[in-house]
Amino acid sequence: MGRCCTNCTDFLVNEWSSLDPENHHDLNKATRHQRYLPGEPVYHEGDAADALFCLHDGLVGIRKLGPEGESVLLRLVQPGQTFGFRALLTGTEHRAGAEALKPSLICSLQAGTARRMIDDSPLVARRFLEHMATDLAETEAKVLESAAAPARVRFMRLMLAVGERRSSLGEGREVCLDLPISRQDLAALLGIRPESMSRIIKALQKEGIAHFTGRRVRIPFMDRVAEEIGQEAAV
Amino acid sequence: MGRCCTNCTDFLVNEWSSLDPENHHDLNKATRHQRYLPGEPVYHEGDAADALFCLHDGLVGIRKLGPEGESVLLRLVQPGQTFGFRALLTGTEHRAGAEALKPSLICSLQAGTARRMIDDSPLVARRFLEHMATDLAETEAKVLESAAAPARVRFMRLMLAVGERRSSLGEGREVCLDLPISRQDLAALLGIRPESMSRIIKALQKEGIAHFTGRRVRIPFMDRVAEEIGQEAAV
DNA sequence: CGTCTGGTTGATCTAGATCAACAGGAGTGG
DNA sequence: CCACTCCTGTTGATCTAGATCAACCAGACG
Repeated sequence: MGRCCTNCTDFLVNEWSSLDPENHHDLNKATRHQRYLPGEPVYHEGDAADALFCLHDGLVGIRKLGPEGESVLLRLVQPGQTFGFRALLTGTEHRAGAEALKPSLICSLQAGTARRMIDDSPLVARRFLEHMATDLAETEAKVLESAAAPARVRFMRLMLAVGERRSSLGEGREVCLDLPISRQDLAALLGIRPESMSRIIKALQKEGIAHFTGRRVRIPFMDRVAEEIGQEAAV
Repeated sequence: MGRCCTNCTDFLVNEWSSLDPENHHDLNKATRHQRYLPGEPVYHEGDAADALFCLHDGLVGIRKLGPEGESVLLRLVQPGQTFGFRALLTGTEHRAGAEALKPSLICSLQAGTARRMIDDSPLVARRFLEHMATDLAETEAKVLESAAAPARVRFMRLMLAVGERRSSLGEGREVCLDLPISRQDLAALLGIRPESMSRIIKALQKEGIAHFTGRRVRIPFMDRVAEEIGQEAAV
C-alpha cells in the first residue's frame, strides 16, 4: 500500500499493478507523483518522450501548435487515463504538449522502466493494448458524433464532462459548475471559431437554459439540457 | 519461405515474423489465406472476433450500420494493414463490419493463436502496440485535416489514395484511374451527403480538372490537382 | 409492367466561417 | 497617474459550404 501506482484509481490499476510483487520496489523507484497548477505544462510539443504519465486527479489538456504558432486544445485527459504513451511507444518526440487545466495530481513513470515493464510482462503489455484499443474506439466514436451533432449539443456535453460541479440540489434541478478552460479553448475543442462559441453561449443564455458569469455556469433546469443532448444523440 | 506471413509485405513482417523459428509451424497451422471478390464480406458487425486479419493486396472497407439501418463506409484498410484487432483485444464483438472493395487477398490468424502469440512474445506485443499507436495517430490526424480542408480537396486526396491506377503517361500529366467504390460510399467516407458528392464531381468536371465516366476518372493535368491538395494542406 | 435502388439536378435553408469593429482588463512604460 | 499596447471576449453584417427537400432519370429485377 505504498505511495505508488498500486493504489491508483482507474486504468493504472489494471495496467501497472498486474506486476509480480517483487517488481514493486523497482516500480516505486522509477515513479514520481507531482502536483500541477492550472496552466502548468507537463511536457511540451517536441520534447523527447522520457516518461509515461497517468492523471490521478484534476484535468489535463493536450495542445498542439497550429501553423500560425497558435496553440489549439486538441483533447482532454480525464482522471484515471494514461497519456504521453504514443510518443514513448513510437520512440518519437511528443507531437503535442500536455498541460494541467485544473489543479492536478500526476504520476509519471520513467520511459526506460515503462518499456522494460512492457517487454518483460506480457500481462502489462496486454493491458496496455486493451487500453489503446479502447482509446482508438473512443476517438473514432468522437469523430462520428462530431460529424453528426451540432456544435451546440456538443458544447452541452462538454460542459457536463469537464465542469467542476459546485452544487446540485434536488433531483435533476439547478446545477452550478465551473468551466476550467477559456472560451477559445472551448471553441478549439468543439472545432469551431471563438465567435461561434460566443454566440452559442449567448443563445443558451437567452433561452434560459444556462446562465454564464465568467467561467461559472448555472443551469436552472438540468432535465432540459439532458433532453436536448439525449435527443440529438438518438437522431 | 513458406506461404505464411513470414513473407508478408508490410506491417505483418514486423508484427508476426518476429517469432522464433520454432513457432513458425504453429503459426502456419493457424493461418489462412483467402481471396475475396469486391462486395464480399470478411466479417459482419456483431460477429464474434474469432480471428485477426491482414490485408495483403486489394482494398477493404470498414462499414457500420447507421441508426436507420443503412450501412455507412467508415474507413479503408490499405494493403499491409492489420484489421479486426480491436474487437479481438477487447474481447467484444465486432462493432463494425469489413468487406472487400477490390479483389483482395487476406490473411487471417485464429483468435486464440493471436492472443497466445501476444501473451508469449513480448516482441510481438510490442510491435502491436507500436502499430496501434500509429493507427491512433493517423486517426487523430484525419480528424484534424477533416475539420480543416473542404470536402472538395479531401475528395481529391481520396481519389488518389484509393484509385486503381490504370495509366499514367509522362511526368505528372494525364492520369487515368478506377474508383473501386460507389458514389454514396465516397460521400460517406468524406462525411458528406451523396448530393454534395455529385455536385463536387460535377464541378471538377466543369472546371476540366477531372473527367468521370462511371467509376473511371481521367485527370488531364495531374499537377493542377497536386497543387490544389498541396496548397490547402499548407493553409 | 411496377417497384427499387443509385445517381443526378434544382431550389432553398442554415450552421458556422469570415471580416470588422469594439469593449474591458492587464501589463508596461513614460 | 495616464497613455499605450496586447489579449480575451463579445457583437454585427455578410458569405458560403454543405444540408435538406423534392423531383426526376436510368438501370435492375421481381
